[in-house]
Amino acid sequence: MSEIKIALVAAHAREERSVTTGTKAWELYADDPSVIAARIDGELRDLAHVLADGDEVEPVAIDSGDGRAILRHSTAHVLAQAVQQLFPEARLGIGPPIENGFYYDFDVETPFVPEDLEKIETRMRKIVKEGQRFSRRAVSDDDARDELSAEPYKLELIGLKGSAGEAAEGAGAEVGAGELTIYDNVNRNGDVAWKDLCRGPHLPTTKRIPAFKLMRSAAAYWRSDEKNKQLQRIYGTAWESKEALEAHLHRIEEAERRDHRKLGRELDLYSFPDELGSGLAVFHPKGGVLKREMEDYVRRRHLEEGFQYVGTPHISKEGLFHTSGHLPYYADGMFPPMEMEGSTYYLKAMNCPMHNLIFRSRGRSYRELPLRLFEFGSVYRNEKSGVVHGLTRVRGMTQDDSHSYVTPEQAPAEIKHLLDFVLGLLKDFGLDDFYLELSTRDADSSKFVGSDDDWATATAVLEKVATESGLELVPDPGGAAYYGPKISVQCRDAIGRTWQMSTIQYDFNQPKGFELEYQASDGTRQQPVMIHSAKFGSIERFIGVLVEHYAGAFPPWLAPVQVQAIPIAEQHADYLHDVARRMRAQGLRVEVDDSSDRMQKKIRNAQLQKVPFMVIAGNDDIEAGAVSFRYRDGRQDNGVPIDEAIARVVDAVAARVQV
RNA sequence: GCCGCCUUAGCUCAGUCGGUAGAGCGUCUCACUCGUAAUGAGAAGGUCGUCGGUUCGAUUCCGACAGGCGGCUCCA
Repeated sequence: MSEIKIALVAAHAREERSVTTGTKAWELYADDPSVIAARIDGELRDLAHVLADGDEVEPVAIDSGDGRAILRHSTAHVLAQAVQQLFPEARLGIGPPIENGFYYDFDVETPFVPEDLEKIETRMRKIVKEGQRFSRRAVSDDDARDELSAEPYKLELIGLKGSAGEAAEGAGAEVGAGELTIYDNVNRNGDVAWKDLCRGPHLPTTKRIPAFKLMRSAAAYWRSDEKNKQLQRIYGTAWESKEALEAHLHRIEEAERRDHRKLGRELDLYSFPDELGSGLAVFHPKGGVLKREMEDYVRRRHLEEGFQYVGTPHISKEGLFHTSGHLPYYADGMFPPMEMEGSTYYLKAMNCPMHNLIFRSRGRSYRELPLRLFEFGSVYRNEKSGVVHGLTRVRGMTQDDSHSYVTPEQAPAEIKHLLDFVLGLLKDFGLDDFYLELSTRDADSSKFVGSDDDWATATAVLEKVATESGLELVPDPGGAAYYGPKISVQCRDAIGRTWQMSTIQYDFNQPKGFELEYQASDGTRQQPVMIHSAKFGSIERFIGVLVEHYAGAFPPWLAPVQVQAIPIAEQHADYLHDVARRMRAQGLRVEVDDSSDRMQKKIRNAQLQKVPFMVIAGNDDIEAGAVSFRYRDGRQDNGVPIDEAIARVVDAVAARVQV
């Protein structure tokens, strides 16, 4: 029996070893049950993979990123097998691993209901118990077609082989660029229980699935295209241990506690009255404080950054949106038109056309550029009923919208200026979990206007500035506005969904449509470039993300109530009313709880309202001319002289620190 | 917009196999005046999302609509 040489590679070590020809990867790791696959010469392989001379072999542990993906993908196969056992008519779509879990799509006559998921999960546990082996074999395209003749979606994927870029998200898990492979699930008695077209790799056996749970079912379009049939998707999660699964479920519960829709009700910030209609919010006094603090902040900052505050109406005759070019592209996204006095009016879905009218209201000189206009623009968008979501996806919103009119030469500096502005703002609000996205046009020219050269220039300018920021930059081909490319800031909410916040867009098209001009130094008339930018994006959405970011426990400068004063007993209330008056004189938001509750109850209430400072006074404090602090984390600081107490809160507000 | 699920008091939720409903918290009243996360007692509060159908009778069954939740698609 001949020998081959391989290298065992681990995190900090490398070991050469001779093994017998025909040795399989699992034999190297037989003593380590956490190893479920191997990375061989950079490729993920099954443990049943036969080693070749010169192979570099690295173990893949089940609790690593790759390991979890393999576990989840294998669990998806178990799911599909269970579904086809219980619903023999179900046709298979795709079943990839995703962040924190997996899904599998099925074409079934009747959508799954929650009771179905329970049955499926029970059947899956049976399959796991059976310890079926995942067995890989290569097949020719024709053989694959033959074997999978009953699976029309798999046949479609085989047809797509090699054009993986065209395939739907996740389809890469089924069909790679190379040879086709089928994984058989083999029972202990040797029977093939089930099989699926798949590039693998997989766990050695179904028994190696330590913990999983089906989460929900939902419809999803085949290959992510609205024009295709909807399949029924089942989502699940799988983990390396029961503890890890529990921890994951616990994280989901924690996230639900931060949900801005729930906190908005509990903290009395805002609501969504049915009477108004879907996606239309009202801000209550406490939410109003938050909104006003943000508006005050961003208005002041815009003025500091050279913007001029303007104002425009909520509706316009339709001609304006033809001039801007919006109507042909976005009529569906706007509220239906209104007729009056022979004219057709639209609620505005964007502010730029109106700012263009301000620019055009008189002749402009190059000396005025960059000309920067800014306002809080209320816009209305006909968001589809299924997408409206709390404050983060609404039908009526306020943008802190600005337009910088610049010469083409000034554009790069202005974009950098805007990006710096935006990043400073995010920092002041304490947001740090975000990345940049560069939205460009794609091959579908019907969605975009303008010349290739203009697009190339605009995209290059944005990309350069975005790259220089050093932040994570994610490409978004096809995501541009019809008039130009954009940089956007994407923030994550409590449950991991990302939302577009700040945007910076380079627009060479609208100046053309509006025939915007300035007189250059040489006396000629030139067309400016306009740069759209929203710093918060939508005030509503920003508030939603902010509420989740802080879980409602805002830093003092944003807290609707900064100080809750609590008398030990009724006779101490007057003293605190006096302290409160002095605090209000310093611009602080203070409330005195002089209700008939006991002080313990008042503390509990203030705690639940997440008020940053509780100021408590009883006989001891009054005698000392002091108050006692209690903070949100339960810390106390007793006998603080009144002046010092006030200064302490004032300082925390001014410094915008979290406490 | 599509698929599934959901809608009972201000909030969170029980309940009625078809005979018009309950709890806790909150609110109001009274008593208690208290030193760091819930004092006690009492009271008020609901045409059971809306409209239509079946039925002697509908909160309960069926349908439509509205609103919500989770996905998908979309997001200037």
